[in-house]
Amino acid sequence: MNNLEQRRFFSRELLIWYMGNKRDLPWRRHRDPYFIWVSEIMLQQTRVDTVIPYFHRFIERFPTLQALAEAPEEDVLKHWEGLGYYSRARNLQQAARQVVELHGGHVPDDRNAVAALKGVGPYTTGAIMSIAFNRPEPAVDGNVMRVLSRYFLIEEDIMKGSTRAGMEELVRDLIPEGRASDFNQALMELGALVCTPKSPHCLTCPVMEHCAGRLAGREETLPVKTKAKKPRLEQRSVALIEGQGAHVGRILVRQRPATGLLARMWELPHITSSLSGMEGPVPDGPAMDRLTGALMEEGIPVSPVGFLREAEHTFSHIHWNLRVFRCLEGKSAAEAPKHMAAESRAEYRAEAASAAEAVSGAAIRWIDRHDMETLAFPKVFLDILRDYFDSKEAVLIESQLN
DNA sequence: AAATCGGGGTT
DNA sequence: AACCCAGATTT
Repeated sequence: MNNLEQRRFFSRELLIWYMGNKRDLPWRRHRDPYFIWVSEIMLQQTRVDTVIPYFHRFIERFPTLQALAEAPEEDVLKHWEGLGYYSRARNLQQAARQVVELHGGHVPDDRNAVAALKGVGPYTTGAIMSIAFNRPEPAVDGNVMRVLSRYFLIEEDIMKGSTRAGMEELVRDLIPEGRASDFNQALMELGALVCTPKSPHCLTCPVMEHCAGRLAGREETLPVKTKAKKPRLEQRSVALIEGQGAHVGRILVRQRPATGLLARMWELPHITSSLSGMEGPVPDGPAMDRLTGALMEEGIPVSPVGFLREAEHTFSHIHWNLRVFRCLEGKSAAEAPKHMAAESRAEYRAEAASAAEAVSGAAIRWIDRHDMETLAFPKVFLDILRDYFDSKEAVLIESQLN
């Protein structure tokens, strides 16, 4: 069997296998390029099972490209909450607005026009062009590189751009005439269901017979890929600030900057707490003092109560170890001058409390459980806030029973 | 080319 | 704990 025959066999058998084995996925039930596009953005670095519920909710809330373009950004972020890589959501909406402005609200059937959209790179360009418009463009993702590296015994490092470029040319050659949509999805489907990263299911593979990697006994060692670096550790002190006076029952949250990590997401205030030249966790006392000091500089006077809980959060490149400290809004009565009368101490507290709003401006809010439904939080803060409000509710119910 | 950007499932 | 997922953008 020569190389041409090996390629023809692959394309033919893979397509036949796909037509009999493809999964029934929400975005495969329509040919609306907008649905295909949304699904492809959500699926970047994200598994199918994770995406499905998000896809349903997103399409229900933003049924058309126009609806997405016109929506408040907060609303879009909220529907992305928990899915990660939030720039995807903001880029998707920007791109929807691009399409309204430049293409009359219709996803263009044009490679270069699609590639020019925010958040649409080489893979997604090919995916939209082939799946939505059946154009013979490669859509090379991690699945495809794994499948091709094994079947064709390609030993180049798939982390290199040149390797992906080579695979794109290979795919162009493999796409059967008029079948780009099914063929590209077939490649990814095989990678997801059969040609898996570990212990691939070669015995049920439709192209095992001529898989060069398998024939060489290399299916477990391909693809070749440089190892990812371990995420660096960061210790952080987090303030869970309970409102006083007008803010009773509420917690202070702040919005992150428009760029960088978790851009424009809401969070509990926190600071880096690792001290230079010190290994291991910082003791509660010093950590809490630094936290209240930092908050005071932001115009948010608080009085610390004590350690509440720990939380972990892992990003691609950072691992957060969070230590949450319970605080009360405003300077405590204990910190008010001792000689003050009771009324004066109350006034002192109220003054300190209002300072928080005056200085910090629009980037902070006092929220209750209900407000969590409109602001988008990273998973770790979502968990902390939910646990807190749950426990408060439990205490309240218990006290009512007694 | 390398770093930055989440979160979760599998092994 | 390591790996990796229907990657794109910035440096």
